Amino acid sequence: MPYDPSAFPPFAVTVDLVVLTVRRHALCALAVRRGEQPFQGRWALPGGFVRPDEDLAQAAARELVEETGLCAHDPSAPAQDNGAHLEQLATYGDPKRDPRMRVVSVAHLALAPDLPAPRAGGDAKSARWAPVEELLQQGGYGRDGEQAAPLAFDHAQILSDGVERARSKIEYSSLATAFCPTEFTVGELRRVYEAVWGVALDPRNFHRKVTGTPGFLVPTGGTTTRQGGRPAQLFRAGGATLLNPPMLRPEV
Amino acid sequence: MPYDPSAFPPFAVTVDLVVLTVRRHALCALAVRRGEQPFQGRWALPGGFVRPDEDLAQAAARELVEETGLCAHDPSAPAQDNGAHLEQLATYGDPKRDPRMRVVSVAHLALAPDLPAPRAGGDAKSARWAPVEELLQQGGYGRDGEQAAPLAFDHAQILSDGVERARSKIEYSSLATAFCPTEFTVGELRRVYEAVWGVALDPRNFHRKVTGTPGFLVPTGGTTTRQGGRPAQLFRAGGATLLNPPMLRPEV
DNA sequence: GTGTTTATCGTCAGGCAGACGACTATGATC
DNA sequence: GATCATAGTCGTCTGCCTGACGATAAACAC
Repeated sequence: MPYDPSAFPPFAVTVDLVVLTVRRHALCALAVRRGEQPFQGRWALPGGFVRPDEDLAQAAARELVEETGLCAHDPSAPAQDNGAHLEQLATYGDPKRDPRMRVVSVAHLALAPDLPAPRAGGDAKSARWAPVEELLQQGGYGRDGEQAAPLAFDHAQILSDGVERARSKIEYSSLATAFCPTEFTVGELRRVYEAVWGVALDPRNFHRKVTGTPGFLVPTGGTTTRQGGRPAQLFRAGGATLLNPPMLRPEV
Repeated sequence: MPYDPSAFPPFAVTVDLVVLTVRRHALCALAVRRGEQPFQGRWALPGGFVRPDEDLAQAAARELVEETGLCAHDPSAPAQDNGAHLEQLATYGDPKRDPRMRVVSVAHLALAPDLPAPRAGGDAKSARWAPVEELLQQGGYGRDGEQAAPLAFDHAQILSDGVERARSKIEYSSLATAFCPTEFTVGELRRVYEAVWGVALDPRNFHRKVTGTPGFLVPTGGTTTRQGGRPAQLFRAGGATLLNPPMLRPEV
């Protein structure tokens, strides 16, 4: 405990973002291509330095706006506009995680509805949504036949932890609605669960569960037919944040 | 993303520890008295700087040994000796959380069985186990009639987050056994749940639940009567880490 | 109209939790 | 030694929730 404030070892502190969304029935994460060494040309998670006057959450929110244009809303604030959900994930500080210097990275998890094409400082080709399965597999080839090199730094580990957090958190919270637009149908919400968990769910039991949980969904009165088939009721996310009893993820 | 590695803003990085145990039917945390400014004389969570060659988990384990003599075991390693459970909790980085300089603190959560008196560099009076309820209440007086000043820095927030993590984690994991000695009875385990949650549980239903969950408890064959009453079977923690279905925390 | 797709309502059986009765095995007290 | 207090352990019963799955409804494509 007794320490000399003038002799502390200096660290660089960054925030890295795991931004997840659901596109084409697949859980996708935002990846940016690195322009410099080390790991030049490799895909990485978006992130950057925390500024001297910034809180960690502020830094993460700023990076999120810079990368996606999404306005993060605080989890403690009431449900809002089309802002993404943003929460702290974990902190990574292995001495060798960045070969240049000692960097401690506070990773954050953001959940967003399906978005238009990502932007990365105007350079569209240096940022993309990629299925997490593709980003996490070692070797092999991605959808475009592009070599799927592992993510830079320890970002595969960070992404993996973020995905696991999202998978478990939609079990006992209403967070799955963060992947949906403001108004959505029960079927769209079910497809979110199916994409995040990678399983098929019974539409009838799912419907019973989500409509029977008080505060989870609020009907807006409208209907839509954008999925084909019988028109579905439109809902908005209710005020409830915790699901009790939770949504059960199928075994095995 | 484009940044100048030679121009990053320097931060101090520390680890702070929320060390929890159950004593006399109460959830207690380890607190140390601060010897210097700021917050001189106030109680705080144990912690210290991360060294240049240390991982975050290593730094937390080192601090834990220094403060309690406990040997932390990695959650990924198999169940071991009398080591405490140690996991990362969250990171706190408000620019003003330390008035001297910019400090980012990676808080860790440790769960330990009831221990002999704490030691703090040989000075027994500067470290103690205090009920979390006492440490978290603003104003008022502690057990010894001592003024219960709020914890230093943002440590009340950190402690509160750690307690909440522990409360929720014993629901769906076998982590409550980390509060018990190597061999323990069902009643002792129940009293851990009762102390951490602050509720009373039905001994019969609790017994049915924990003995009926495969892999949670392994009978050792011995019995004990240290609690008075009919001798109780002794158990050891089983290999299972996740409880499915979870232990349900009573409502309201 | 027929077929296809998706949404929604119902039914039924099994599992689990809460409430609680009953019995057992120790030590403490008279 | 009988009685009491204290804990531990085994059962029973009821209600709720889930998984499996049948049936109906409302749109579109042909």
